[in-house]
Amino acid sequence: MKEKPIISNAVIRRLPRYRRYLKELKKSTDKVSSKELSELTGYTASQIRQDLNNFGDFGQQGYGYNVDVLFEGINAILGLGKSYNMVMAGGGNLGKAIANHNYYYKTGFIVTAIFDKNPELIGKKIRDIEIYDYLDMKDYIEENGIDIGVICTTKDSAQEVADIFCSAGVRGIWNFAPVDLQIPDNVCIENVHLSDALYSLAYYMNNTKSE
Amino acid sequence: MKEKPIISNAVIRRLPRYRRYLKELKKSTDKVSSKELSELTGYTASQIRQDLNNFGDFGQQGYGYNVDVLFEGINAILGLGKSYNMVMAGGGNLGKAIANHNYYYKTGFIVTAIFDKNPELIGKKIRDIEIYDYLDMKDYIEENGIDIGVICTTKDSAQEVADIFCSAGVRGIWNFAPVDLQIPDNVCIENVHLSDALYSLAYYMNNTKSE
DNA sequence: TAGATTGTTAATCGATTAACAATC
DNA sequence: TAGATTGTTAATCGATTAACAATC
Repeated sequence: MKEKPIISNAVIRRLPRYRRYLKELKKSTDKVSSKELSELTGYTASQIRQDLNNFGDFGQQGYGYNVDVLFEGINAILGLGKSYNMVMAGGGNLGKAIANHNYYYKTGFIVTAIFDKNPELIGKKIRDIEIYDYLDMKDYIEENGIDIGVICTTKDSAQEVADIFCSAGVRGIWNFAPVDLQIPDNVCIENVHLSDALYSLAYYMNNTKSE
Repeated sequence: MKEKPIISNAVIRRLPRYRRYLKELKKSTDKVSSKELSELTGYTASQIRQDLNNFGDFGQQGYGYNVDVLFEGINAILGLGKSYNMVMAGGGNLGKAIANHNYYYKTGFIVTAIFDKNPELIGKKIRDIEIYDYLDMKDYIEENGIDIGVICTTKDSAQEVADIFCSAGVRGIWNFAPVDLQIPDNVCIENVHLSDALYSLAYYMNNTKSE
């Protein structure tokens, strides 16, 4: 196997942000310089050039970057060409919102089924997505080649759900429960710890320089 | 004014995580060492001691840290003693979920009102929180001393909402819209860019070492 | 006292920024 | 060609880790 250079996490986190600005830029222009991107994103021009250079030959000296090429390039790096099948564990409020929140459907992330333990929810639908019995989740994942599992349960059920996800073969987990989960090395995880974010916000509200 | 040492953002982001583990530990033990915390959190013991030392005298040599003292200490640092009044702009799916998601109510973050432009939503309730006309938002914030504004609108309305929030005097913004917002220096912002997180996850799913 | 574990300094590592040669 | 802007190396900065003296 070819040795790919290891790209730091910090770089990867910036890519979706570049992507957002490029998507806007596409509407009005063909080219963009690192300096212009710097003014938009707030990153230094130097950092932007460093970041993009990790992936090869996007720019052209004396010209800048072609917006379309760069946008599509970042899509390809992130893996946004293909589509991803997702299932969700937990059809309560949070699950409902995430399943309804159609923003990322456009980029190919599709929730195909929701699973819950609550008999009152089983059989109902969120959008056109059916809520099934939690006991059938593992089989469903195996039979339908699910790529990503979304955890919208309470923190007490989250590890159990993660275990089922992993043993059934998902490759990624999007976790909204406020716990850190134990998962095997070959499964990727992205945590959205909402209350952690709120607590950091509180800190900064109480510790701003202006006084 | 006394010069407080500037604590790096990386440290602040780890505090809520320490807090979560300490909350669990409180149930079973009085004391914890940096080594034990390291095993739980995955941070190195050295880093934990460095982090905690930013804030003074939590530990005791030869003993470790008192779990209660440390837990309360971190609460105090984050500013979790007091309560925070919040309003939400956007009573759609995402807003509904966040308003329903009661996890952070316990720590004093209380949504007191929701505002929307949609006449079909105005007058309805989410939980016991009423949805009001968006036009009344500014007055409400000013009259009720609101601390935090939550943005659950589409990306196209988000900047407008942020402007109203800031001019009405909120001190913090919790933004769920997929845009970066312009805000004055004295207002703090915490962005939850859900799709950005999903795109990073996709990257790692396509670029894991195991192949 | 001996053992344990912090507080804190010093060393290392990694990420960001600056600078400039390459080149379109 | 002259001007612009990247690609890329070197310098700087900051964060993490290691080490150990202080001390409970």
